[in-house]
Amino acid sequence: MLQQEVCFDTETTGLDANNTELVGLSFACKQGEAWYVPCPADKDATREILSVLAPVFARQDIRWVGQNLKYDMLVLRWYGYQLAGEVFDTMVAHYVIEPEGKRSMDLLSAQYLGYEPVPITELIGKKGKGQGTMRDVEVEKVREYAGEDADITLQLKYVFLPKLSEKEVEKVFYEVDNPLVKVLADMEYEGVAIDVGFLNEYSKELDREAKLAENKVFQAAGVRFNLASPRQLGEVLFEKLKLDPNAKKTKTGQYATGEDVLLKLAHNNPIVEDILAFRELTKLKSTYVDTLPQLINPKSGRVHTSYAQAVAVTGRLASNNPNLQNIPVRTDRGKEIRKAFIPRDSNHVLLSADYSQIELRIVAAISGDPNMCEAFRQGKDIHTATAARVYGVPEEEVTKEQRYKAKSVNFGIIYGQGAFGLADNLGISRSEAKAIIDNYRKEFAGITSYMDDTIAFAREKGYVQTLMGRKRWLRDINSSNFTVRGFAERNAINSPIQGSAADMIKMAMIRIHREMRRCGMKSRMIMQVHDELVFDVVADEKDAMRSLVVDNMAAALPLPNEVPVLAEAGFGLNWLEAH
DNA sequence: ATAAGCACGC
DNA sequence: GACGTACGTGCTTATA
Repeated sequence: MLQQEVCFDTETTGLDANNTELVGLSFACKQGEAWYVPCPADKDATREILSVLAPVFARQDIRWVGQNLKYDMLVLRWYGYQLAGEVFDTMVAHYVIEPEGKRSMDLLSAQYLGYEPVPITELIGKKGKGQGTMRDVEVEKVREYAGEDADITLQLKYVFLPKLSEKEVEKVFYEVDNPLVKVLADMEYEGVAIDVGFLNEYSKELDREAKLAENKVFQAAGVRFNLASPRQLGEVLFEKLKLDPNAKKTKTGQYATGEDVLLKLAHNNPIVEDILAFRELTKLKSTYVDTLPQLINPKSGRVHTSYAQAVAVTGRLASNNPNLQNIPVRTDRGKEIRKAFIPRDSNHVLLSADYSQIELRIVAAISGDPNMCEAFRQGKDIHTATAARVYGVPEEEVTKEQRYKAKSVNFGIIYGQGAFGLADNLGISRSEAKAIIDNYRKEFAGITSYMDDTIAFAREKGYVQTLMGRKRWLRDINSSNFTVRGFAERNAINSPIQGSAADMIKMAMIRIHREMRRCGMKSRMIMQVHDELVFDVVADEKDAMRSLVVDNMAAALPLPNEVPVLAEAGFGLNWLEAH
């Protein structure tokens, strides 16, 4: 069947795809030519127009080209339409070609086509109070603008095609990021239900506790001031109370008052505890508890995050409005917030499935270190196995302390941490930290040589890459500046690890999405948190979904050296229970 | 509006 | 002796 290719763009009244109105659609099928379909403010009239286009949207043999198609797909979705065919997203193509670059349409056009399009601000004004919407612009002008966008996007595709090939990033584009676009659009459309009543109650509790903590700080300090201001706090702690004659300052000259600084000064001073409690309580309240309810979409009653697919240079997704990838989990007070993430109705439960130690498994697999690979093959607790080797004791005799330190070293490896950082992190001497690291490098010589080899590779080729061939170019890797080069070297080590993990879960998402459709599941994938997937599961699909998810996560991207990949899953009536 | 400092996640 | 752990988002304060 001959594939027809159509470039497609929507004009809307806003930027939030889940809460915007169509102003028009533009289409381009060959370069230099475009069509514009205006849509009236009347929703029913717009639906009439879309119903005429419906047979086109439903065609399996059309490939839709667009810049950030997820946005346009979401807009259509809220009007009841889905694109059945494949997609080619130019923004995502540019992301794999140049992960660090900016990629607004106007910039891409100027850079790759040598053409500067009319900026949108020319039509709707500069952003701020006075900015209008596309709805207010004469249709002739919108037609011109929209048609140009569709045409430019189609032309960009033909500039990017040879670049995907030259840069050897076709595999990651066609097998990972491009097919992920539709999966993310579906996830964002579904959203997640929030227990507002619970959050409102919790907000009051946090407020009471924050005020208590604040007053205790004022009592101890002998002054009232704005405790939320790090600058004022620093002056009180270090000038009025003189808690540390050697207080560290930030680069702008004000006192540093971060958590680690406060914990190190005056170990026994109760004011520190109250300051940190105040910080935790107000952070939870303002960032999560009071904000999430405001982001509930009135049409669905759920929150719809937006996954940024072309932002994180390593290949990870990012999440915003709201960010669902930094919901607290560490402290008891923080965990409470996860209770507010609930199934859509009483016939659903949440399923959470996460990869076990995925980044360390990837380190083992791509370094081929025999000891670490073997530990994973034997299903050992990796931090205990590490401690046993580093401290030269049998695994049964590893103490909690030793395991804790080994765990810290394992994480340090992933980030390229040195002896100073480890010492600082663990509160041990630099010499002890150095001894631990020296032992580690000896016992896991494969990892040591992987790090050396990766940096050497980067120096020679100018880039590093993931298991799926996602690349990160490191222009500073040969810098003569110690600091600048050091950053590039840590990126060289971390990017293939973090990026390969991102490749793996993205491939899992694509497989799971496909299998769920094939089986006609009514359950839905709703969240991704780097190594975790969350699903809204219909009660009678629980067993099928658990195995579908866990099996496809484990099999998505087999690792070298027979390092096994494990995913674990749990159900719950809220996210905390399921996790 | 923008930067700084801080804190949340993986 | 430098420098000192990767990738993100978003809050409040403080200044322009």
